[in-house]
Amino acid sequence: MYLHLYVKLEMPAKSGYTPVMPRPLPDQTIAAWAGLMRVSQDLLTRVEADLKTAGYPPLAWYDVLLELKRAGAGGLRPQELQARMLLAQYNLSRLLDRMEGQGCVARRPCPEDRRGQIVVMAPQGRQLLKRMWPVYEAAIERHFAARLRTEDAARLGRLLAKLSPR
Amino acid sequence: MYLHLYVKLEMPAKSGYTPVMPRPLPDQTIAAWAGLMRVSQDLLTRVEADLKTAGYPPLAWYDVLLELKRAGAGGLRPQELQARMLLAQYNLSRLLDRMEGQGCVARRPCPEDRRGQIVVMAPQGRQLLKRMWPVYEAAIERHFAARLRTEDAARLGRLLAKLSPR
DNA sequence: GTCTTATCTATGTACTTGCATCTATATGTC
DNA sequence: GACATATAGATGCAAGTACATAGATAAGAC
Repeated sequence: MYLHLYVKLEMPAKSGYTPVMPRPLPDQTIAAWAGLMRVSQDLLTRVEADLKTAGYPPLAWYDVLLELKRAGAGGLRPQELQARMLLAQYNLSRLLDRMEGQGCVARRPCPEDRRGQIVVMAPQGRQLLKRMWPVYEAAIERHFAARLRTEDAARLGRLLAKLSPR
Repeated sequence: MYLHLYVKLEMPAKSGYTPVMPRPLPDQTIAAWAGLMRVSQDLLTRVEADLKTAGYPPLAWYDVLLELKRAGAGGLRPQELQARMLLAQYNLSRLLDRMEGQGCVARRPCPEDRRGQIVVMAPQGRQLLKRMWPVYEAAIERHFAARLRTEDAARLGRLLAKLSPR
C-alpha cells in the first residue's frame, strides 16, 4: 500500500523489521488538496444553481452537447463520450436516455460494430447548447472569473494541467 | 443578468438600443474553469475509489468526523456542519442518520435551542477517523501529490484561496 | 399574551447514481 | 466452424440526493 511513498524516502529500509512509515504529506499539499475539493465543489454548486434557476438542465448535458458539436456529423460512440466526460458507463447510458427523450440527441446504429451505436446531435440539442452558453458563461464570470485575474487563471490552468488524467 | 459583466466594459452604453454585449471570457479563463472541473472530478473519483476499495465510507463521512474532532467535546450544531461542509441541509440530515446508525456520531438535544441538536463524535467515529486517514493520505499522495511538487501545491493553494467561499 | 414570521431539523416522494448483471455482438483459440 | 473470452451498451434493484414541505420552537410586532 505504501510502497510508492516508501520509495520517496530515498533511503534504504534498514532491516526486515522496519515498519512501513511513509513520510507524511506536507501541510501545504494537504491544504491544496482540501482547497481544491472545497473550491471546486462550491463553484460547481453555484454555477449549476444559476443554470437551474434559468431553467436549464445540469452541466453534464452541456458537456455532452459540446462534445457532440465538436465531433461533427459523424457523432460519437458512447464509449468515447464516457471517456471524455469521465462518466460511468451506466450513468451515460441513462443520461442519453433522458437527452434522447427531450430530442437533444439521437442514437443511431453503428455499422462497424453492431453492439454499439452512434450518438449524434439532434435539433433540440443544438438549440439548447446555443441558449445555455450565455447563461453558463455569465455564471463562470460571476463565480470564477470575477475573483481571478486572467494571469492567475492562466497559472491555475497550468498547475491543473499537471494533475490531468493522463 | 449581464449587468455585472457590462460594468467591466468600462465604457458607457451608447444609447438606449445598444444591445447588451458583454466582453467574452478569455480563453485562458475558460480553460482554467474547465480544467478545474475536470481535474477535481477526476481526482475525487480516484480517491473515493481507493477508500471504497479499502472498505471505507465516502469522504463526506471523513469530513464530518474531522469537523467533530476539531469541535471537541462540545460537538457541533448540524447547521455549523452544513456550512463548513457546503452540504445541503437535507443531505446532512440523512448523512447523520447513516452515521448515527453505524455508531459514528451521536445526536444530543440542544439545551439552548430546543429545535436544534448537538452532534458529537461517538466511539466508532473516532476509530473510523483514525483508521481512514492513512488510506486517505496515501490516496492523496498517489493521485495528487505525486504529480505536484510541494511548491506547486503551495501555489495552487494560494490561487484556490482567491476563489474560496467568502 | 397573541399573532405573524423566521429558523432548525426531519421526511414523503421523485429523481439520480451505483452495483451487479444481462443481452448481443465481436474477437481469439483450437 | 465451435467454443471460450472480451467488449458495447442496457437494466433491475438498492442506495443516495433533490425538492417541497412538515413539525417544533424561537423571535419579533403589537
